[in-house]
Amino acid sequence: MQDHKQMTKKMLLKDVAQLAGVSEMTASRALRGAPDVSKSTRAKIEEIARVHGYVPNRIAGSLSSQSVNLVAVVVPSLNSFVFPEVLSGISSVLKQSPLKPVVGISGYELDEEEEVIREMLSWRPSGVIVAGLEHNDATRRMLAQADCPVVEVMDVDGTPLRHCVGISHLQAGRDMAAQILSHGYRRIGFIGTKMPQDFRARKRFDGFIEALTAQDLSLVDVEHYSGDSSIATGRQLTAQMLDRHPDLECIYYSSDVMSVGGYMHCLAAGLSVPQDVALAGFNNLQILEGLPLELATTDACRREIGERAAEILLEARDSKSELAPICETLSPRISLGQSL
Amino acid sequence: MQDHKQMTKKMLLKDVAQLAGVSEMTASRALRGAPDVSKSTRAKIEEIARVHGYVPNRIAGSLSSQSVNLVAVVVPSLNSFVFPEVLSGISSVLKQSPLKPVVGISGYELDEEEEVIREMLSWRPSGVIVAGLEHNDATRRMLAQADCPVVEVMDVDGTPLRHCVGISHLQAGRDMAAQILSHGYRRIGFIGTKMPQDFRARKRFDGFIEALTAQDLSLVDVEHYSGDSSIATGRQLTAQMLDRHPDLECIYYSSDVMSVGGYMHCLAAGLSVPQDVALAGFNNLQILEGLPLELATTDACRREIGERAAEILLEARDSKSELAPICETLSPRISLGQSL
DNA sequence: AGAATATTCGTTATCGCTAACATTTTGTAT
DNA sequence: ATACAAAATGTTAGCGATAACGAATATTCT
Repeated sequence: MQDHKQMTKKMLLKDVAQLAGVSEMTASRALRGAPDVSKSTRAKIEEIARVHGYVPNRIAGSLSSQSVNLVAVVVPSLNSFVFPEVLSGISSVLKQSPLKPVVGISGYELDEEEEVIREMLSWRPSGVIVAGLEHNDATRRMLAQADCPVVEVMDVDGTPLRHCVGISHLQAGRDMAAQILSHGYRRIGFIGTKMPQDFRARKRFDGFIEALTAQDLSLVDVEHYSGDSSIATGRQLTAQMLDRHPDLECIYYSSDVMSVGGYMHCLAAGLSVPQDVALAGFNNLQILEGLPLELATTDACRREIGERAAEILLEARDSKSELAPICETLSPRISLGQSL
Repeated sequence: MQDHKQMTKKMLLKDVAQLAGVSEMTASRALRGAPDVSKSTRAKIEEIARVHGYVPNRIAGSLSSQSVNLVAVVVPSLNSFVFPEVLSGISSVLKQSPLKPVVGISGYELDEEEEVIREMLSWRPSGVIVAGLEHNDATRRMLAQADCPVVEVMDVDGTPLRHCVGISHLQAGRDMAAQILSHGYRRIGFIGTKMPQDFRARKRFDGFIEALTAQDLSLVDVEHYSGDSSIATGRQLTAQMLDRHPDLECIYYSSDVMSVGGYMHCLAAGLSVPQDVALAGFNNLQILEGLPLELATTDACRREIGERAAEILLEARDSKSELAPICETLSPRISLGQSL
């Protein structure tokens, strides 16, 4: 019985080479798929490595070659339903290269973000994709000094370090306000996350307000919650707000998860949407599909943002000289559904 | 003006040491928080590192110290709403240690899993947490040979490599069947993922069938879908199934996402739950909260599983000798809600 | 004060692999 | 065959940090 398990304690390249009767260098080349190795010796080396379960030590390899095929992706959260799709876009594009995404979670905290980015940069990734344009000074300095391309994603309202792909949340807020106003709603409420946490939600809020103000309108009621968005929270806050203002005509939420919660309240309370109250959310999350009623939302181009960010990294990789700054503003699409 | 951006191209430990007028070793110790460094020199070194934005090269550090403070976490998907919570449990426990989780996605494919695990092992992590007990031979061999603790999570129906934390999905299926039967339902349908993809869903299905068979019952209808679970899919398949069998009394879904879809169909079609049709899902996902009706489900202990898995890694880390095999079976709790 | 102990800092030797260059072998044209 | 280019393999020298031990300085005690 050939149990390579206990006997072969730690296979090193040197061991593979020895078993194959070649030098470490040749073994290294063969296993990396590098050229200049004859068909036969390559086959022999690969076979030996396979049989003995050799797993190359990329730490040593990367230190030596001064290159790491990893891309650091830093997002605020994985619970929010929004970033997995960005990630998915990134992965799909990186798949055509040797690069692999590695995810870090900043928890919507700039200092946590700093720590996460420092940690990731200490692994000398080939690129960084980070959500948002807002960072603390230390983070900004680190990213500026990092000798790898950095792409800030999701948002374009601000000053990118160099590359950036996203949408204007300010404009998204304005646009939804325009839609809501054009439908004749005047008594409008807003329900969103605690602002300091989520800069993009804040910008949508600001844009929204701005558009209302331009029409000499102001919000009838505003509610800010802290913690993750959830259907339950959306339902509860909607109930409270409608309780305070039974004559509210429309509510704009900072997230679809919340607007679904609002819709659930309406279902439970026997309110009809949009007759009794109109609803609009943001993100065009998958949970909107399949509801009895299509809720108004703005598609945040999440997947596309991920794809473009990854493509920029690949471009930077290919181009021998440093890539000129790229800032791409995607156009979010509003779906009116039947809730407005 | 002190722009450390372009001038200070690449700070190395050696540079920090030089600027501080100490040896590399002292600088290394200071920055790592190791003992044997005086208060004053430590402060000086830290200051210099901070000002110049020095980011240690962990590749070199890890190669030298032969230790990597990373834990590989391999899950099938991040879209399914289920793994982010496992991750969250892992993170919360690891936070009390220097270990950091790194996530890899296997996409419910064993060969993809092999590739992801090989990649992660090549970075010599301090531990591995992998979802499921089913792996291909190569993966099993790799994990067995890896010189770090490995914890298989989510599932306990099978043969763990060494450590494992999870629930019995077979039993979960049986238990839900028992509940459904005890409520008097006899004409029962099942809607679940394509089985080869998701072993745990398959086990629940098997357990469910087994319990029905024991009562001389069989499913009236079964529907298997491929691709991700979604509310839309749940709604659509439910509509189809109820169309085929208008007299169906109860549907068991392999996921809450799907059962919510089923409920949405009922809402849209004016069917009352559970009078017209009873519904039960699995996982106790957050999206269940806030619905007009509480749907029956089984809590899969996701967070707790993550926590325990991380704790086992920490135990293994602390214990000087190799940790004895641990297999923990958690007890999922059924919530009946009002849908049965 | 002088010796003994504790504290702080430095030197040397890797860690496992790969770039760059040197060398050998093979193939090919004359 | 001889010579020369091409292909295949080997040798040397790090990559940037840290472990382990040794040297130097500071502190304490009798």
